[in-house]
Parts: sequence; structure tokens; C-alpha cells
Amino acid sequence: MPLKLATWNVNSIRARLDAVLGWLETEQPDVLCMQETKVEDDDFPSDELQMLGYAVAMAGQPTYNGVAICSRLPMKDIQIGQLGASPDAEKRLIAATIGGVRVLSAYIPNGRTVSSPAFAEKLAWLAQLRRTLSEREAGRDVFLGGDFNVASDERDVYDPEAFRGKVHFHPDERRELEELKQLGFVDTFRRFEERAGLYSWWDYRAGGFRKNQGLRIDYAFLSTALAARSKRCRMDEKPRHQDKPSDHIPVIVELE
DNA sequence: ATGACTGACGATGTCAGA
Repeated sequence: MPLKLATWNVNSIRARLDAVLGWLETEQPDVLCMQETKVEDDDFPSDELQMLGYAVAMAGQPTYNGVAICSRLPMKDIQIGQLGASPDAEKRLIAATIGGVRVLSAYIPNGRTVSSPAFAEKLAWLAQLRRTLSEREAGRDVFLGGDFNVASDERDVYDPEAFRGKVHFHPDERRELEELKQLGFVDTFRRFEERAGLYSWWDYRAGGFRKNQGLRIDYAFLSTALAARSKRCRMDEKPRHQDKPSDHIPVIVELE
């Protein structure tokens, strides 16, 4: 069954609602994973998405974090949080089964600076994500979309020398991402595109987008068998040109 | 340049993002 899936850190679903609705109408994905929705579940604009034919599963909290999945196909077995997470854990992971595919929307902690406790928490969260994937999702067809806050290699960083050893490009977090891939996940974008300088995020400040000073830190991972069904993967810069954009852009995968 | 911009919360600023 053809399936079009996307992931997008929207940086507040309420601030970005018109942009997201417009993008859905234009792109017509079957599934959109969102991150940084920054809204409690009761205030999530579900009705507006339903008007476009999308059901929503969300896990939010006040002010920070928040993830969601919206889908035109039925969602089953919605699951919130990592393996062993306490109910008051930050809302950074949600999963649902859609059209036979286990879909996960993930928002990996930023890490702030390498010397901060937040960086150790980021590494621990990534390690726990691997355990969650191994124990819950082994053998399934998985789409893992999200803002991973880690660039994979030099091609994904506008100034690799400046970023080397810094947060988003530190060897420890890159190793975590590599080990995640070694579980059997394909960076779908790289299946179709080898060029450097293609990014999913640009700093709002200092004309980052205009100067193409960005990072590729948002990924659409597919489990190995499912990756064989992918026929296209791209990042859509159009929303970044509009007024009041998110600092991230969508990543889109098409399966046949 | 520990700068710049944006959003939430809810206040005339602070925190976080990346």
C-alpha cells in the first residue's frame, strides 16, 4: 500500500497551526509526526486537523516538548513514552500503528552544552530509545521520525570544524545515533541523496537560513525491510520561506 | 560577540531552543 509519511518539528502547534494546515493541504501526507508541539492535550487544536481528515494522537505538557502523530488512516495501539518511563517524564515520544507500520514521533533532548547535565541526559535518552526500539518494536515495520538534535556527519553541518566536539556534533551523541542505526534503521534521506549542505534546521538568528547555515538533525528512519519499500525522501524548504516559520522543515518519505 | 530570533508564560522579564 502506498504510504506518504512526514516528520516536522513545528515549534509550537498553536503558533504554527495555519502553516501546518496549509502544508497538509498542499502535501497531502497520510501521516505527519510532529515535535515541540508545546501544548497540553486539552488545548491541542485537534478539531482543525480533523476538518482536514486527520485524527490526532498527542502527548503534551505545558510550555516545553510535546509530540503528536496525525493520520488520515486509523491509528491503533497508541503508546506514550519510553520503555520504563514514569508518567511525569518529559513528553518526547509517542507511537501508533498505521497501515501496518509502527510509527514513532520522537523529540530527542537538545543537550544544551557538552559540559551540562542536559548533555548526559540526552545521551541517556538516546540509549533508552535504543532499548525501547529493541524490546518493543523488534521485527516490525517501523517509521521513526523526529528531531534527533544530532547531525550524522560532516555533510550535515554547515561548519564542521566549528561544531566538532560541540553539542549536536559531539562524538558521543554521533555514536549513539550510529548505534541506533545499527539496530536496523535506515536514514532514508541518505538512501536517495548524497550531497552535503542540505539541512532540516536553521537558526532564526543572524540570517541563518538566508546564508544556508544549518544542520540536518531531523530524520525519517525506516526499519531495514521497510526501507526497501521507500521510493522517495526529501526535505521541504518551502515552509521556511513563509512568514513566521518553524526553525525546522518537514522530512517526507514515500513508500510503495 | 555565552551575541542574534522565536515562543510560552504571564509580565514590563526569564527560560529554552540548537
